[in-house]
Amino acid sequence: MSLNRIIGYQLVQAGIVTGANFMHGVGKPYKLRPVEFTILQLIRETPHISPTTLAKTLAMTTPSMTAWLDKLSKRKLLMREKSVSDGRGQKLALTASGSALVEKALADLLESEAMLLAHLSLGEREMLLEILQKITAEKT
Amino acid sequence: MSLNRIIGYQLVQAGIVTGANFMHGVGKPYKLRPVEFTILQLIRETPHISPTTLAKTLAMTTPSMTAWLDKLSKRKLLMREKSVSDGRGQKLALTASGSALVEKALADLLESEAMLLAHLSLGEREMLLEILQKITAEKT
DNA sequence: TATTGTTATACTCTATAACTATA
DNA sequence: TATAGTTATAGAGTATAACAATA
Repeated sequence: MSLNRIIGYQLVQAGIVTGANFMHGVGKPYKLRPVEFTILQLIRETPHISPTTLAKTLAMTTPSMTAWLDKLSKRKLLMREKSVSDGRGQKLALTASGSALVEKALADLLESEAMLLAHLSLGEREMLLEILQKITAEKT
Repeated sequence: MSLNRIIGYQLVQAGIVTGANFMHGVGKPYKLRPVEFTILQLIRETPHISPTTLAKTLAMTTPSMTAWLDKLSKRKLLMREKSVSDGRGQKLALTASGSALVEKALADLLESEAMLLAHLSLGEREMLLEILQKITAEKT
């Protein structure tokens, strides 16, 4: 029996390809680590999301998330706003430049992934996303 | 447009699930990091594979691979043999205990992944592996 | 000259523990 | 007591550069 039957291994191998594609098309041009791009995009999709929720979504600890938010905040890409309803919490928001940057970055990434995966049929790409989301739904 | 359409993001999210499954079923019981398990299994599948080939397969540098091989070697799970045909190179081999360990670990992992993905149909699992391998084939 | 592998080194990323503030 | 977030700290994993040995 072989690694080829291990989903986790195949996910990593495919991730090497998409990761390299990300670095070339978005990471280097925009000076964004994958996690930084993801944080910005998640805030864009869910305004007022909290650091704790972000940390859970990306399977990291809150101190790690604090460090990433510090970096992005220093670059004026996002802002921390105090929650009114709960004085302990924060609501994250993109700055205008953060919003503009992530919007362009996402468009570039969609385009470069489309190029990268052009040899897959439309059905295959849809099927892939669907199955991956089913697996992700197992997240505890 | 959303992260849900980004294959790289969905791969990471699914990887969080399979990674947690690996840690629970194999990583902790056998005290193996994912990369360590993968190295052992790749040697098992390709006896006499070289450190350089392993490093390329796993998208890491040779100094990093040296460190992992040192660790596994100290645990007597593998051996470095000098290549006869090329005095610069090495041929990696599993020890008896390394071979036994990775064989059991792989069986456990296959079983725990089968449980984890029981909600996917057989066709979905086959389709997933097939598409991921097509993406991996893009590796440069 | 190019390649294989190692050593030395520093940097990035991470987690744990201890803390503050609020609920 | 529990939760949100930060700070301090140490450890894991990484890459780059310099090296030795062989091709």
